[in-house]
Amino acid sequence: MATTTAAQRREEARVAYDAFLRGCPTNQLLDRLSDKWVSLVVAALSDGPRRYSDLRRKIAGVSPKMLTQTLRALERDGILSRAVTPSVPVRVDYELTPLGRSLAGLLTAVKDWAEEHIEEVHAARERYEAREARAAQAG
Amino acid sequence: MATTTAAQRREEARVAYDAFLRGCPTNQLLDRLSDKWVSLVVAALSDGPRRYSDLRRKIAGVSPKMLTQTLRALERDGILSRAVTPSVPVRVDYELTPLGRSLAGLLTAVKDWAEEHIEEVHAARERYEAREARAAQAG
DNA sequence: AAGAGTTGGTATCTTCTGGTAAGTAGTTAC
DNA sequence: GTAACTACTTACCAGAAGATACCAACTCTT
Repeated sequence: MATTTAAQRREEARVAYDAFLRGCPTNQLLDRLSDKWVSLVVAALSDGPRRYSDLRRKIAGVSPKMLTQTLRALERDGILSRAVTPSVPVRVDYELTPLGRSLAGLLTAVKDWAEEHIEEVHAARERYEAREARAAQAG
Repeated sequence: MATTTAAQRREEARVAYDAFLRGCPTNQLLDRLSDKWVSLVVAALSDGPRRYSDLRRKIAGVSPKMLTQTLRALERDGILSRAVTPSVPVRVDYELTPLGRSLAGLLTAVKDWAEEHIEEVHAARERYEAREARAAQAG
């Protein structure tokens, strides 16, 4: 009976779509979304389509490998579309789909939160370091 | 020196802390927030304080190493607080700070988005796979 | 006609991160 | 004496991320 119960629990978990459950497709999707490059790419595309090298310039520090990898994954998941114009040289435009635009608001909100609250976080870090130093001295 | 409006000061701050710039503190903070375990921990704490083993149970699949690492990082950044009760056995409670609560809404929104749109993403993936297969056959 | 520049990427190598599994401390119950 | 409980810590290793070099096709410059 134990085997059946475990299998049933797994099956129920898949149906429930709970991001807290390991192996749940939603958990995997959250993993994909929780990515620095994903946030930046989606934020960069949130005010209109951009070309590959345009994104490379906008998102400082992204390597071509990670940019391609991220763009491919997001295209696969229907969050952005890739349009190739066979001009010379070839031109590739990336644009958010409606699904992607519905996500963009959330991810740019997180990015904006980071920009707004960085000072508070910085202050908290200094308090933490100071506390750590005192604890090390005392202990 | 002309008086600067709040809007102007905000604009300056936004330019100074641009998450798109590599090495910028905001970029680093976004990197920290763009983490699967961070999203899940903050979401799990969004409806009240929880203990370590409570979080471990709630967030299926998290290893003690990553849970501790994530909690420490978030405590350091002032997003949650850690309260040790020296009972036997010892008891540790984690709770979101006001700063953490202001973030929780955003991160749970992303989590909820994942739960809501997983089917659309799944459908997009199947379309992508089918297109890929056709392209491989044609080419 | 040779060389530089542009675009949108691969290929390769190194570094680093995260999962697994085991161990630790301090106490208490059996 | 040993097992259990809580909240971790540590060692190890596969795999992912990141830096860097390179590529093909074409145009523009000299």
